[in-house]
Amino acid sequence: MAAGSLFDNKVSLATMERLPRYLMELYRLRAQGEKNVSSQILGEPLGIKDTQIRKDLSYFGVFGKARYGYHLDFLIESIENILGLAQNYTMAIIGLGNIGRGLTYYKSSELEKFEVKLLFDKNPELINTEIMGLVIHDVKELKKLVKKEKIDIGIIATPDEATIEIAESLVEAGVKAIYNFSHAEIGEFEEEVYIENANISHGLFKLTHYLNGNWPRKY
Amino acid sequence: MAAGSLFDNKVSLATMERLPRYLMELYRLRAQGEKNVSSQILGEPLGIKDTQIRKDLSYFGVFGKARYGYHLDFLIESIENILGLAQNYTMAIIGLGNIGRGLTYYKSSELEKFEVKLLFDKNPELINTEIMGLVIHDVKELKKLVKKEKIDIGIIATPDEATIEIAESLVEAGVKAIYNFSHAEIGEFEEEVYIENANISHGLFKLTHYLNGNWPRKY
DNA sequence: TAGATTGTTAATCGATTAACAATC
DNA sequence: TAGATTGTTAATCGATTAACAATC
Repeated sequence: MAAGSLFDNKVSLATMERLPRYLMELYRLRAQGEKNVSSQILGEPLGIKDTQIRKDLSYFGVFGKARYGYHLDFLIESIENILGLAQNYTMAIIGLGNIGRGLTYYKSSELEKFEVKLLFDKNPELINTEIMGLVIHDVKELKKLVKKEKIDIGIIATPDEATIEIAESLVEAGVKAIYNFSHAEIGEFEEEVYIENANISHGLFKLTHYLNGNWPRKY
Repeated sequence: MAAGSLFDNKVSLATMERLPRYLMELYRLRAQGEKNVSSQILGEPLGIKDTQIRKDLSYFGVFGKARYGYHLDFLIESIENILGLAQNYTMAIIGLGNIGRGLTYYKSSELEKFEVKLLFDKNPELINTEIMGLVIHDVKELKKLVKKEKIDIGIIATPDEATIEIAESLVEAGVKAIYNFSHAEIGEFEEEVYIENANISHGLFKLTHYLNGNWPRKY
């Protein structure tokens, strides 16, 4: 059975958010030459209990061996499969301000699977200029081009006012996953789309909240 | 009583993460000319139940009026106070790659309170060049300069290998809050520091996970 | 074998929500 | 007043963890 292909849907969002953290730590362990890992060793640097990890993995039918733990390569492959990292994805970035520009350049070893294929902006001064060999298209062309190129993931980095409209266009063009970096939250859609809202200032507000002594506990 | 200054520490991380979302929605309502808002109206676009909102606010002693709801200006001011947005903050950005560069330029109406004061990199080609009128310093100068300028928030956008070391230097220089955009997670410190790990690829992995049909439910 | 580590069950812990009296 | 909306209590729901038999 391919890991992750069959499982009941009692898997929580919390579990889902831990998987990438496991994966990153596993990459590190592999780079150190480890061949296997126990749930305790994996969890320690992440501040996650061993039982939690075993439970998370069991949801997906990913098991280790008593006395030995988990085979590192197998575990990495399993989590990559669960997260859908066995294949490549195409992305369109909308809004080539500072964040959009930063994201366009953004690359890393794990991100080779994500290819930025289309760029859009509505600023006439940017349209038809290039970033990394990619032409910035007029946002008016969005629906047509996104559909044509069968883009998987839309990344929104526009000003707040434009967010919802852009999201709607993306969905109409067949995009099923949106990563939203604007300050405007995108709500529910009738269509089956997954939206990840990633407002960078939210993180800053957590920091300032902490700095004001309002949070005596560590998270 | 200043909102947020006195409260027991049963406030959950979940509550804390909703506050910025409330705030953003409240700004929008204010821009529309609203003067008051009920918990139901506030929660609807966010997909949050009215009882949840009233409970969250009650932790901080922020109350509304029956039949009327919450006075918009008062509610905004209260949440701003809770989140520590009544004052300004200074930031240092370490790592002027694409993300670091994007963050340096990153501004918005709500972010006027955050002033980028210092930039650091270890690349000799970048050192002593300028971004937005700010000199990029050698990362070797970090401890000295950060201490001298009494920086509040450190933003890490370096390659993974450098992350922990940079974090330690920041803490030694007296920084109490770190926003970490690298792929390497920063764990616990002995000192009282709050660390927000904001690995951008984690969000991408959620999208790919969804795209693989592994997540039948909407979140 | 001995004992380290597993997967799972049951208990605990914590967060959300329904219910409702109070009140503007 | 009438009834919309509050703040809070109690019930529910869900996620984490402790306990432990199985096993490599």
